[in-house]
Formats: sequence, C-alpha cells, structure tokens
Amino acid sequence: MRNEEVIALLYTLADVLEIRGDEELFKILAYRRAARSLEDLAEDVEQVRREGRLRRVPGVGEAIAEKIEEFLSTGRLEYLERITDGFPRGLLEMLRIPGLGPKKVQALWRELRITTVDELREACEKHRVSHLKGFGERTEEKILAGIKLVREASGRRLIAEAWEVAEQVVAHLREHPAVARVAAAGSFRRMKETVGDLDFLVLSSRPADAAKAFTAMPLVQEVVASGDTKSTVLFQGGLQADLRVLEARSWGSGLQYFTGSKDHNIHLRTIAAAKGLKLSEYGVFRGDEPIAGDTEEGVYAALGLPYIEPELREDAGEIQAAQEGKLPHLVRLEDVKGDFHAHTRLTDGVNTLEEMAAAAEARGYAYLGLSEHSPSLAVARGIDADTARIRKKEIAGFNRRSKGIQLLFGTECDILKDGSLDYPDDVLKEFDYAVVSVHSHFQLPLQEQTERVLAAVAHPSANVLAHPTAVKFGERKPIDVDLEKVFEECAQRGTAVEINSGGNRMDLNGAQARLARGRGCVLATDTDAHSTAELGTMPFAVGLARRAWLEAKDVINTWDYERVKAFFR
DNA sequence: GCCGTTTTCGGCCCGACTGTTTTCAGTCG
Repeated sequence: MRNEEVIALLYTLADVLEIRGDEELFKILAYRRAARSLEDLAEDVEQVRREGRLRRVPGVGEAIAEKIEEFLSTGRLEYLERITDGFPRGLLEMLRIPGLGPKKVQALWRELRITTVDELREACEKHRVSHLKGFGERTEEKILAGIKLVREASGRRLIAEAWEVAEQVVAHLREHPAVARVAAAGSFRRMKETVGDLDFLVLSSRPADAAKAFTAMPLVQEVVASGDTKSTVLFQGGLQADLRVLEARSWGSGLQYFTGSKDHNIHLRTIAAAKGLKLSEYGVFRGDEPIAGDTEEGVYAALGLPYIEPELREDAGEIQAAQEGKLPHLVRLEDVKGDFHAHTRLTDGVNTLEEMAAAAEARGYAYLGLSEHSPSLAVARGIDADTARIRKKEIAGFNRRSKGIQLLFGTECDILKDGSLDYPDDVLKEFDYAVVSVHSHFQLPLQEQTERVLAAVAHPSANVLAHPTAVKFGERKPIDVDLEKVFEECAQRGTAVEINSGGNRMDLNGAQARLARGRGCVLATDTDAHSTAELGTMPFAVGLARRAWLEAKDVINTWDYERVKAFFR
C-alpha cells in the first residue's frame, strides 16, 4: 500500500505552492481535496491505478491522475522537484505552527531568510520578527508558544481516548445553569476512528457564562482563543477543543455545520446555492429570511433531502443516495445481541468466564463468544487442545445453569506463516466457531501475505477473519494484503470479516468495511475484550459499521443465537 | 486543478477570532 505516500505527496504539493504564493488558491485547494479523498479510499491506490480508475476518485482529474501515475511508476514527481528547487523543506515544518500560515511563512523566508523552525525560534527570541510588517510582539510570543506545542502534540488520537474527555466535558457543561443543551460534534460525532480535536456546541441565553464554564474547566491547560460565540482550549494531554455557543433557531444548522465533514458541507452548500438558498451555521436562508435552522432534520429538508446520519457524512455518495431515497437503515448499538471476540484469564484476559458472562448479560446480550488464543501465541498463553476441552466442559456447564445468556465455545486461532491454522483439523471441529487472526510475520510481501490469509479464510473451520489488516494505531502499520481478494474469498466461503474495536486497533476501518460489504461479505463487530470493561468498546465497532453503511442484516452480532449457530456450522 | 439539473467556461462554502491595523489581512475550521 502506497496510499500514505501519495496523500503526503499531494499535501506537500499544496503546501509548497501555497508558500511560494505564485499559484491561485483554487489549484491548491484542489490538491488538498484530492488528498482528503484518498484518505477515505479503502483500496490500494496502486490497484486503482492499474485498473485505470484513478479519475473516478472524487477530486482527482486529469492533471492529478497523471501526477499520481508518474509518482507511482517512477517514485518521483518532476513537477514537485521543479517547484522545490531552491525551496527550503523547513518551511513546510514551519507551516505546522499554529498561527503561521503560508503568507507569514513566506514573509519570514523572503524578508528574514528564515528556513527552519530552529532559526525561527532564535529570531523570535532576538525580537527580529516583530519588526516585520503584519507581525508584532504578540505574534512572536504566539510563535514561540506554538513551536513548543507542535513538539509536544501528537496529532490525531483514537476515538476511544477522546471519548473519555468528551464525556467529562459534556457532563460538566450539562450541569451548568447557563447551558440549556450540549452536544459533541465534529469527526467525533461521525465516529471516525481517530479524531484531531473535539467540537462542543451549547445552547445558552448567557453565552459569556457558558464559554467561561468551558474555559475554566480544571482539565483545560491553556485557553487558545475566546470570543463571544467561539472559544478554543487545549486540554491536558494536548487534545484541542472548540466550543461554539448557539441560539435555539440555529441549533440544528450549527450541529449540522460543526459535524461536517468539510466535503459533505461543501456539497450541501452547492445544493443550497443551486436552489437559490444560502446555508451557514446560522441556518438556511432565502435572501435574508431564515427558512430552517432549529433542527438538523429541518436543514436537510430545506435542501430537499431526508435526514442523513452523521456517520455517513463524508461526501462519499450519501448525498446522492439521499436524493434517490436510497439511504441505508444503519445498524444500531441496540441491535447487537452479542460479541464473538473476548478473552478470559485462561489466556491473556483479566476476568473469569463467569465475570465476562455477567458483564455481557448486563449489556443485554443474548450470547457471548469466548475466543481464547491458540498455542503458537505463547506470549498470550495460548492453550493446547486438552485445555480447550476443559474449557468446553466449563462452557457447557455454564450454559446448562444459565437462565439467560449463552456462551459460545470459540477460539482465536493463529494463522501460521504458511496460511495453515494453529490447531489440527479434528481439534478445530470441536469448537463452536473459530476466529482466525494474523499475530506474526507482519512483514511478508504482498503476494505471500495475501495467499497466507486467503488460505486461512478458505479453511472449512474458519468463521471470522479477525482484525484483517493487523494495524495498531501509533504502533504498527497494516500488513501488506490485498483486501479485495480476501473479501471476495470470505464472501465465497461464508467467512465473516471482523470490525475490531479492541486495544488500539479499529480494524477494519469504515471505508474498508464498506468495501467488504460491497464484495458480498457479512461482518462481525467485536471488541476483542480482555476484561469486562473492554466489552464497552462495542459502540466504536458499531460506529465503524455505520460508517461502512452496514445494516443490521449485514452484521452477524445482530442475529439471534440459533441463526448464529447455524451460520457457524 | 476540478467539475457540471445554471455551466466544457467560469465558477469554486462561509464565518469567527486575532493581531495589527485604523478598515483589514491572515489564519483557522
């Protein structure tokens, strides 16, 4: 997969052109739009190119397609080399500093010959920067603070991590007397697997008090900006958050606007303009007259559209589907009847069988699959066939006693390097079901890795392919595997494909899971829980399923116990 | 550079906050 390289290339092109300042802005925006679009592409860009489908990617036209072609085939881009001739790469790093945009970076470069972040810091400390036109003493201070910030901040983080902060903030604001309504918007509300910052909205008749309640929270490390309707803070730990204060008549349009995505909103505004309307966070207007804004449903209705669920708002076909009345009825958390991927103390979990069963029952589940590791995964104390048989009896005993939840006797069986499974076939047949996973040899080349996984999912005992890319956020890159081929084989063989919300995985992501469904697969939303608490990450797995346009029928965790058993058999 | 129920040319989403300015440019989302 070279998607990341191509995305970085396009962003670099845009940044360089913007600092150089000799191209018109829309050209630069076009590169960024194409880059964002590729970020949401589930497929391997090289394969898309091989099949001549580059120009079908939204925002990729003739010129960008040609540049991607050249870069993929030669590893270089002549155009980039030409425009970066004599262009200091350090300027790109300077652009990351909050408050510094292309114009200021350009001025620093042209006027003061500053080409690196270190040179910039030194110039600020010597107060050489404040003399420049458009700069001042406050700017110098902000740049110095910004340099520190960039060095500390770590960019996007997993939604599970942001979730804890968001819940605290929402609870805090909800209790405040000046606040009538609270919502968290942004990519958080869209349930994107990672979020860059948090966006909070409040309805208040006393905006200043509401803003103060936000900026004065103990969690706040620094107030970056604070105005009448908008404040920005930095939480301890480096997560940035915005608060917007809305009026009741703009609650729906504000929620819609700040939920995004950017490209979804741009598309909506285009539709509004075509109807002679104007859409902003304050409402939908015909001339100066507001015709919608108090509810999100009303905003969409004013544009002639049904309500679109936040998880779909990526400008990935959902607006067209809405226009045609073809939006999916997304799977909901309440539809989930169980989990197929969980561990107990028998291997590397922390809770007992009974504790896990009780926690699952408390979540309202009808069943819970216990899938312990197989022998090869020694670090997780994978169990041999004899120990598995003891577990089988424990589960049978539990199920006889239980008046409610039923346990399934599963295994998370390692896929070995050659694609064979970690138990002999006759042992595999003793389990109710098998989840199969890659836990080793992450570096195999594309073809070998693909053949390995294809062999595993084709095994008659394989029921669920767990965390198919093996990615771990901030820790491990995805394995090189042809997901389309794997999905096609899974569909053919009746092997479900997993969306795993455990640890720092979030694997598959939304776009990949959508591709899986498109190839005819059914999916499983699993937590890979190693404790009772971790069963609670199910909302993130379901969130990804919703981002993948999945309906309840597509997700085996929503099926009843008998149907699941029959599917596994 | 992209794209099409206004268009193959001429548009391209819209507004808040900051700091430096005396009316606004730059930055950000």
